[in-house]
Amino acid sequence: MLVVQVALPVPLFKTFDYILPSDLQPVVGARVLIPWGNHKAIGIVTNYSTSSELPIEKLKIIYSMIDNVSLFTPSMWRILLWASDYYHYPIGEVLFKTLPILLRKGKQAKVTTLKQWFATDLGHATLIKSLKRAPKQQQALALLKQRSVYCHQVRQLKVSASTLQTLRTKGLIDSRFQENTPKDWRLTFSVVNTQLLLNAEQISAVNAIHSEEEHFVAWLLDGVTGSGKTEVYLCILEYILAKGRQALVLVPEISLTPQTITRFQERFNAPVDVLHSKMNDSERLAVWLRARSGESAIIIGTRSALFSPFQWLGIIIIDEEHDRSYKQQEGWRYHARDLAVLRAKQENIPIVLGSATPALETLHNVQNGKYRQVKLSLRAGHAKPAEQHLIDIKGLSLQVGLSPLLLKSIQSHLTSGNQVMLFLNRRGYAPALLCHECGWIAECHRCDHYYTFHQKQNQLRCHHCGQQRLIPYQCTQCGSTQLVSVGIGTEQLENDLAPLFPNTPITRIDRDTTNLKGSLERHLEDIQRGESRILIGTQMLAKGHHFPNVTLVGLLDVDGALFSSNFRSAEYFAQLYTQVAGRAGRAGKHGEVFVQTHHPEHPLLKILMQQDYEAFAKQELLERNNVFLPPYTYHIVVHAEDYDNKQAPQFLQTLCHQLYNSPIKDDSLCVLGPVPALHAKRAGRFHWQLLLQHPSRWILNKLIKELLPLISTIPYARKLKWTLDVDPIDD
DNA sequence: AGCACGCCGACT
DNA sequence: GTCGGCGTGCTC
Repeated sequence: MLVVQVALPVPLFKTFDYILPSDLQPVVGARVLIPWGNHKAIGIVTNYSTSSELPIEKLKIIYSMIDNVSLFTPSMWRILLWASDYYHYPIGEVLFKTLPILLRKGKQAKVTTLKQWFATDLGHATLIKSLKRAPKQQQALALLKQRSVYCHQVRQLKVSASTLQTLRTKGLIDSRFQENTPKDWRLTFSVVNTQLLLNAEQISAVNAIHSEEEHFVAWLLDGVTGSGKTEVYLCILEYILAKGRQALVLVPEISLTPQTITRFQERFNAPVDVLHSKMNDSERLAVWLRARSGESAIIIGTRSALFSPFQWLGIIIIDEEHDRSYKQQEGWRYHARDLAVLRAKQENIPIVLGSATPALETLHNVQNGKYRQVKLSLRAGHAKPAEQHLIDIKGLSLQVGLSPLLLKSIQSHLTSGNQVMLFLNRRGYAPALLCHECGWIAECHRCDHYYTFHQKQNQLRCHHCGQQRLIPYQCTQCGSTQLVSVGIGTEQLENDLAPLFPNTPITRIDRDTTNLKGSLERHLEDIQRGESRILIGTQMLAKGHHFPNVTLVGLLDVDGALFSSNFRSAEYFAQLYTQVAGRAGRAGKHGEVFVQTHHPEHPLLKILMQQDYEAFAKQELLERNNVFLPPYTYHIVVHAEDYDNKQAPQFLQTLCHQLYNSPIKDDSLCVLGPVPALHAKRAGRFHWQLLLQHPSRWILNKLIKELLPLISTIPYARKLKWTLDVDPIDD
């Protein structure tokens, strides 16, 4: 008799033993239907043996096996077991989170037979013209006479369901279930478009990666903005696909635009499947199955696409590898880039990390020989790097937050027919509203944070908890009606810039103007067509978009980024700055970048502007090394939140004591806290954290592992919400 | 996590 | 007298 261990999607660090009926075969990685408490549940088999630590009579019996083969490839299985341990996240939750929702719910991992519409004999015999009073039906019948159409394709062919129903009642068409027999793209694979001419750098990058495509190598493709990284990806993919192998391409959410996708689709006559946030459950399952069967040649997707199963995975590409959206920020806080490198290693295939501004972790891995670097330093089309200006705004009188020099330059760039891009990392009209008579400031009491003033909606909004309220008529402290706004946000910038540049269309891109579905795309199109001349935006505007006519970029206020408590903010600012500066003057036009600051002497600004990102990164890595910060040490943050501002710090304090009593603890362990978290009060809850730092990730992992079972013995551990963040990126 | 059990207060 | 609040314990 066999006992199988089953993992369930519950926050428990263990598996459960069940008896396997003798007529069933145990399959590790397959789903099973089991009795769980007083109802049925779906679990995943993680192991089996002939005995159990529990008395046999206590074990329940498996109802059925849902799968007869594992849902996980051997390499993914190893990675997920490892990841459960490394991120200290329950194995059941990890396994289930990598599966499409329909599979979590128990749907068969098979392509269902697809319903298909076809023309009947009568339909084929009927002349199209006989339907001329019903143009829609005419159109539909004409189409079906040529070929049968699957139901899921109907919508995109702009044929309505009612039209089809009418034709069916007339006996001209009918539907049937048809087995979907995929074509093998390998048999017809070829390169569709003629390869663009690569420059020497691109060629040597492609050749380097191509020459080692049979085994694991982690490549950093370090290419300045506009140096043609995508073209390099495409050429490498060509080699991989030509060998009949599949590819996984990960991109940040923001760059998964139709343009990106078509660029891949048009290049190869092989199926390119996309995984993005707007897809429904059955579409996701379909892509999952197509990847697994080998029907897809390329999967492009965001973070979670990493978990797609592949029949013959040949390469992984991670675009904009420094992008923070690769780190899951809740629940299982995995880093998709790190797991992807692991996956490539397990599969023994190359992985390409592309970026103009690599993460310091990645550069560190280049320095210590784990990754290999290929550089692209030439900008396409002979574009010259932009001219950079640092504007000291100390004591200057500003107009809408703009210095006279910047205003003048904007005018001159507009006059020469170009576009101008202004960054202000604060949305809304103004970051605060205060009483002119007594100094009272409107504050969100759930978060202890100032409300942002949104003029157009006549609202105060808390950007931390999302709370909204109408603008108060009077000061709640002294009753004065003299409420004035302080500071400048993107909304105000847009408002006040309009009269300064009459007849100049302005587009603002921030979370407030792109909330509606498709509005970001619409705005971007306006900009592309040149209908908008001044572009205002937050960081959203910085990422991944190509605007050839932008010749002036202005960063209106960078001081916030220079003086942040987060040790990574310098890195993030350097990345933003470099990306933004790279946007100016891409089409061979002369570009200018203006940075406004009160601290022009700041070393970070100097090194960035006088040298480049690479120089900055080298300097910053030295600095991190000197003060024992990542990537030279490893961090784990224990986060806790409560309602009374007492239990969370107390809980963390207890953990802290237990850590100090641990026999594994050594002098290299550094514990910081408990300290209030970044936004200490959020939506009425108090957030605290404990930071653990150690030069060995192995020892850090062991310490936490020892600590975890002890946590359940802390009496109030259940009352508060606590989480672990391994390798946090915003500590 | 979800669910049941169990023990106390406020209601028709 | 009951309905229902959520604190505690358990899931093979």
